[in-house]
Amino acid sequence: MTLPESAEPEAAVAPGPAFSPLYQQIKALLVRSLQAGEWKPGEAIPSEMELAARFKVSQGTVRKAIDEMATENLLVRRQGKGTFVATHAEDHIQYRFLRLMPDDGSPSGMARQFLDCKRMRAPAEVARALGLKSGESVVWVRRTLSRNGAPVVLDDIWLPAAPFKGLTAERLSQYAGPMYGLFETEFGVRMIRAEEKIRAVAADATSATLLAVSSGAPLLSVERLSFTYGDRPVELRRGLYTTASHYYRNELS
Amino acid sequence: MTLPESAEPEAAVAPGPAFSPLYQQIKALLVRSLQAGEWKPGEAIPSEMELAARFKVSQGTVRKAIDEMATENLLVRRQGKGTFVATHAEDHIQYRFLRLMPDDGSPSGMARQFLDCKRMRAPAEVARALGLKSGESVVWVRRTLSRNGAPVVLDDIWLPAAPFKGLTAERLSQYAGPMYGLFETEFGVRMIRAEEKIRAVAADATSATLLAVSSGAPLLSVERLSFTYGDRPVELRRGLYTTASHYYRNELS
DNA sequence: GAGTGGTCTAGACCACTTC
DNA sequence: AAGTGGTCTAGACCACTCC
Repeated sequence: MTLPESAEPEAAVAPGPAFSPLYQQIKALLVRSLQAGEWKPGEAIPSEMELAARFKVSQGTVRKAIDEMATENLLVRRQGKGTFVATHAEDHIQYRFLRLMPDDGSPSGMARQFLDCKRMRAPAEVARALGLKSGESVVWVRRTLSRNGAPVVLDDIWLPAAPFKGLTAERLSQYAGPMYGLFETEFGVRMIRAEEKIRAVAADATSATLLAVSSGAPLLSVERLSFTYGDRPVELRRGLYTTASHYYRNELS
Repeated sequence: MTLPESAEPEAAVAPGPAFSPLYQQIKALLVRSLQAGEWKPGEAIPSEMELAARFKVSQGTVRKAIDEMATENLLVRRQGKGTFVATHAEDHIQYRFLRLMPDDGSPSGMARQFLDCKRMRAPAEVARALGLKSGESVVWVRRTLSRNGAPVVLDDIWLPAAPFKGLTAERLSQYAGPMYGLFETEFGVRMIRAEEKIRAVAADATSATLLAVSSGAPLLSVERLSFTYGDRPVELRRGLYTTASHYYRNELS
């Protein structure tokens, strides 16, 4: 069965009938609604019964679509209350993407300090990663995160200038909360997932100064490419982490 | 509803009725069967219909239990064939837990070389991590992984001596395949999940020699604690990775 | 064709939240 | 009490694999 709404363009060359279950089609429609901003981050989406009626399928089918979106962290279910659009802007979800933990328990808050924020032409490497044409404008941000007064993270961040028009150091400093929260509420750009490439590098002169370590000290280099809906890359971030009293935590399964 | 078989010991102090859905109880029973070795890694478990009959529940309930175990990588579903116990010993699943990727595409095979394998008393730190009594025996293994003749990984591995009785350098060298495959087939110990703590460190003299880098060169330190069924830790591994031509890949969501 | 997992439905009831 | 998500059932049919 195929929903009437879904065009389902059949590739002329790739022959496979590419059977797509109903719930996958529902899921695609829901993602499009999220992308279009029909429901904003933090808001509730319609109930399963309503969606089932809208799409003319059973509740179970809607359920399976939502289930997958919940495990992908696009939606959050709350029993008795409803299903909500995931967000980076909630107090208890701070730093959803930051895996750096202090050696001594508490993953408490970190102090943000913005060092620079400039509009510039995208370096070739950045343009490639973000899928921009060579020479297009990007916004470059440099900032540090400190714990107990000591700098721990030095981030260089590149964002395509177009969707982030109006991003200034001032604006960044005023916003209390994670950057991804600001991106959501001020620019309507939601980070869905990210890929990281991690290396050990030696601190160069400027990094060493900014992180208060000696030149040549080993640092964790974390290169992160973040994606919005539709797997469009919208942020390249290169973090340098000091790992003397912190570690990057990962779970394998 | 509660399955008659499940004892469900009620904590005297913690009062909550702790409602447990049927499918969770089924899941717990299936995990116990895996733990007991009723079905070995790579083998098929009974069909959903058979299990439904055995547990006197509907197929859908068994399905949901299996679904969760599949997303936890305990089981693998193959449409038309059956549901199989996950394993580290399959050719195409090589290095399930190794996230190190070469800069130039192909994650091809690596050459293993075992440098040492000794029985010793557990250092305090190791004992603590593995939940052993101070002074209990462990097996210590040191090995390297090389790509294209160049060493890339130096691993120090500590295993509780009891379950790994008879593990020798000889035995390790002869086995073609990942260590976790050998652990499964030879010692019946299956690694289910792992936690890693990642840091950047400077190479000390011996590491530098073994990895053919200069002393003080930055290396990625990956401390991995691996768990079997029931969240029992059974391996502590400290890897040093050279990241000049490789990177540690991670996905965030 | 028989057996397996995968999808979809319709309906009942449960647990949680809010009013 | 009403509305939400969460569980469970029973049955039909589909897609894939193997014989």
